[in-house]
Amino acid sequence: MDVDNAPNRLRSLPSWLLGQAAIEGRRVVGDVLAGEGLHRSQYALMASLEEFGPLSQTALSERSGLDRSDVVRWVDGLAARGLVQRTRDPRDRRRNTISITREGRRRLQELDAQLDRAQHDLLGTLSDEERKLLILLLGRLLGLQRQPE
Amino acid sequence: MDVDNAPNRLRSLPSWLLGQAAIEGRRVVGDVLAGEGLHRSQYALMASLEEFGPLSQTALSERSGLDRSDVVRWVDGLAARGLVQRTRDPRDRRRNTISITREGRRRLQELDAQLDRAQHDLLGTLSDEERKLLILLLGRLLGLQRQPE
DNA sequence: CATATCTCAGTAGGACTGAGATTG
DNA sequence: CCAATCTCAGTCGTACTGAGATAT
Repeated sequence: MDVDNAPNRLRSLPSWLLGQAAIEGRRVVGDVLAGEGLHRSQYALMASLEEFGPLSQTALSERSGLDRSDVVRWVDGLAARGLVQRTRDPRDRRRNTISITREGRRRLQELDAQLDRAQHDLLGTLSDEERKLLILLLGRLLGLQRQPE
Repeated sequence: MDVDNAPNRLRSLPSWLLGQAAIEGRRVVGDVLAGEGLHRSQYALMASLEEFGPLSQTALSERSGLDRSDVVRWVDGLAARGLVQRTRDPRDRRRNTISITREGRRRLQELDAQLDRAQHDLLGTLSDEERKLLILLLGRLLGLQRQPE
């Protein structure tokens, strides 16, 4: 869509601006990951596992923001490709323990670099200071306690 | 989702912050409009018609950012409730001319007031200056030429 | 005949729900 | 028996595609 064509009632709504910007963001990230045969949800899963260590699928759902049911599906794909490992928790055999593999960590690092470039593209015309400011304001809007490092 | 639980890899991605903020925005706006029996898309349509005057459905699609096919459906509902009018263009009978009715304008004004409050809620903890700044930065990110009035 | 517009049915991807199976 | 966990099938709202009908 050409945002310039939109009526002022929309263009002056913060929620609309956020929505349009989010569409762009989703697109650039989706493109990068699709190029690696992965999905945004799978990046979220791998990132959660790398940061918090092995997790049950329920915990993984809470950390990644994905639905419990989607965790099942996306983990299937990651496990099939050896990026994560799914094992029964011996202490509570209802649970799976999902952990990221060495290969998963490696891929994650590659993705980080690519995503970094994508974010840079997304923020396009903004100066470094403006980027920091935008991130700060969005964090405040979301009520994030601490700034992401 | 509780954004505080998310891994730093996500929390530091501008695209992720935008996505989460957009979800919030969509929710507050959707709630207001649902209370009036309307849909976000229908607000976009009415706003386009009020600002640009009567439009063909194709033009309405371009202005509102909706797919041509969705314009058909949402206009159906608006027309049935007397908020817009659909007439054949006598000069090119392939075209419909959609125009907003007096009643439509009235409802739009009511909605504006409610949406304004919703936006205020959305931006919650931000000061007036910060709100302006956020809007400015998002506009820049989207490459909007002029600031929305 | 080629093109433009509207309409409708259907598809695709994502978010979510409900219920069954297994274990505690 | 109740609760937690995982899994699967299916639903829901949204965005989009393809093709037919009508008109230029």
